[in-house]
Amino acid sequence: MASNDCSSALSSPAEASPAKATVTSPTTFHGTIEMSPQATSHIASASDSLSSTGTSLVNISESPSSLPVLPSTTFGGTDPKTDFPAVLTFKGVSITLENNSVWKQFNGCGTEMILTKQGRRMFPYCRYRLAGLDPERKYSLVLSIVPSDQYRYRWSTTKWEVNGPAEHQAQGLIRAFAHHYSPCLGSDWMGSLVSFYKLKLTNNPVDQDGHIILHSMHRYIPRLHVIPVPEGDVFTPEQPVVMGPESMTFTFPQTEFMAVTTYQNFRITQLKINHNPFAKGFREDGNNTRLNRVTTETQLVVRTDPLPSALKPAELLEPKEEEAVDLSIKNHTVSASLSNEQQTRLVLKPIMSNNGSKHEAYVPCIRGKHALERQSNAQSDIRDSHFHKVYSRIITRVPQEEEKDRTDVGRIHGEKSGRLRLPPPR
DNA sequence: TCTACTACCACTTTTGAAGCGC
DNA sequence: AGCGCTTCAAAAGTGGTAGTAG
Repeated sequence: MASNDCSSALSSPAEASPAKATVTSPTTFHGTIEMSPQATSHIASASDSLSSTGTSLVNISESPSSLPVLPSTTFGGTDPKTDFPAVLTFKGVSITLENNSVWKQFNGCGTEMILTKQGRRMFPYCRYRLAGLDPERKYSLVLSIVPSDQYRYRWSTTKWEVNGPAEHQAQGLIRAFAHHYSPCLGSDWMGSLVSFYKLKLTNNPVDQDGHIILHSMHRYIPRLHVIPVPEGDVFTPEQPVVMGPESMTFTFPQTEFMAVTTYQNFRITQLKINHNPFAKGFREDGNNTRLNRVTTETQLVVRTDPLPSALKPAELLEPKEEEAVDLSIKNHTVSASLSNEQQTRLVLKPIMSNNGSKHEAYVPCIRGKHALERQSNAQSDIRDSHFHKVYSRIITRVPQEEEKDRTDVGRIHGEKSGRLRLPPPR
């Protein structure tokens, strides 16, 4: 039985240290990147022999001593009001953790990520906005997930407790995940959000699908590597790209998580259910009998404990930021989102066409989870005059309320067409 | 007996192909 | 025949739960 008090669900050998973001100089990170013909890649030191068969995968090899010092956070016990930085800047490059509010909510209770044999996506996943890159230069973005400390943990009724030393990382390798657009121009990275939603976690030590291999009951933290790619370089297994001194590593302490095979903290389960659209079937508004037990427990919690905002169902939260809004955008339809409190509006923005020329088009601005990916898809469709007409028609029906929402321009290179539909005639 | 893990379940969302109408 | 649009089923995602292994 999980404790009702989120703050009680903490136990860390390093809990006295203040949470602090780190930006790591690449000089401590020695490695190379290799890309397979299927855009598969890995990073390896010259002394390591790697076999990477997964797709969009990067293996990173670092000696433990070369790992940058990670911030010591109070895992699972952080005050939800802790002011985790949403922006890190290094050498003029700024990285914004776009879904910082969600990460902070989860971090307040001790984020847990499920590991499965076939691989499980992270939720929340790492989503960044970049600024300060050289627009004309190519960069690769790589996400690695490294041990946060050297302990193995166990869940003890209400909190995590140290349960011995960490298991040895196989072969000293830390797999990482290259963003599926890598490499790409700095202007492209800066013109859109960078989401690592495709990344999957597994506990299968012989995984061949390119997922990140982790140990359950261990703490990990994602790190974003921004790696400039020298002009003319082509990623091939024969021509690896060296992580040079210009590479940068960014670590957001609020993204730390515990790898588990089954959720241990009931509050994390509730947060996942409330925020993850795929888990809608477990929300309280349904008639799902499987929810009865959980629902009952939830109500008890609400009655007996003044919950921090992190623990309230999403629909009860004030939509301060986009992540707090629970959308019901069905089947990619613009009409659905229009009818749902006008959560879509269109903004005239310059976009890039296939041949590199720029023109203006109406860009859908959708609020809420997964909206940015949808916008990215929609962006590619704007190249099609048909969709331009679609947006033109819709915009005449939507009052453009003034709101703080940003309009995010998705990247269009290699993006598959999305499926935005006209609203049915009324 | 307890803990960690796996397989399967029901459910939702996403995706892409087929079908229809012009 | 080709294009634009809609529909629908399969694929892929989610957490819950029962069973198993150590």
